[in-house]
Amino acid sequence: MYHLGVSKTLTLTKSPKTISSLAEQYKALGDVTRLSLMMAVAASEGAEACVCDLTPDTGLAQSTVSHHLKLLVDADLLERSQRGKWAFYSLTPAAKKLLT
Amino acid sequence: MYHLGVSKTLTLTKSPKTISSLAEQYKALGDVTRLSLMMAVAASEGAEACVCDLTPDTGLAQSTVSHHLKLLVDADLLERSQRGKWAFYSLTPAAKKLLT
DNA sequence: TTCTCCCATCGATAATCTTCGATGCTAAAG
DNA sequence: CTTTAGCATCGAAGATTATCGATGGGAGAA
Repeated sequence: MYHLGVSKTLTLTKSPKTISSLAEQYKALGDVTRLSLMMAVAASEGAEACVCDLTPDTGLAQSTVSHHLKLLVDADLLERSQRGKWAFYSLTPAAKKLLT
Repeated sequence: MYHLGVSKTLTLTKSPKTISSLAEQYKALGDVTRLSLMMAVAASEGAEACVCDLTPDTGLAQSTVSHHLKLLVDADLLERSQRGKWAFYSLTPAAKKLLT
């Protein structure tokens, strides 16, 4: 338990394994493209968006956006749900917690 | 203003310039070594630590630790204050906010 | 002054990351 | 079945990063 002067307790009370997964989440957010993607998803109708909607905003290739989205999913920041031909992405609870 | 279902407002209400600086902070935290350094600083007496104390824990070269600390300072996550021969690092308000 | 300790900076190397175009896969449309 | 639309995966090129040893600078001790 690490305490700050502020009567708040850091998230830093985790086990070594959790530390690396927390670092992975921060790393995933530590890219302007991916952080913008998170914002775009959060701002979307129903708080979910498909790749075809997200790609134009970034100015990047579709394969690149898809790659970033995968990283965010692997970091447990985005959730993927396929409906028909579309893949919809939405924020996970962990992402909402981290981005407060 | 991006709203989540959770009646919380995301930090994602920032201007483009602030987004990149936020991404920079996340990127700085997105490394196990640096995240561990942040934890070590927070856990230190008086919530500050010098390089000579931090280096042994990491198992890395002193120059490497110094380099990481500089990145954290540049990201406005650590503050540096020199006292005598020692350089003491402590968490910034931004870091406390982000690591809550 | 000279020596020692603490830390930052530099140059180099190896690893990782970002991005792209090309290709493959799946589901719906025709 | 054939075609099309939406995404994911692959392989490669260029950029960025993590790490080290060596060196330099500054403060205090001798």
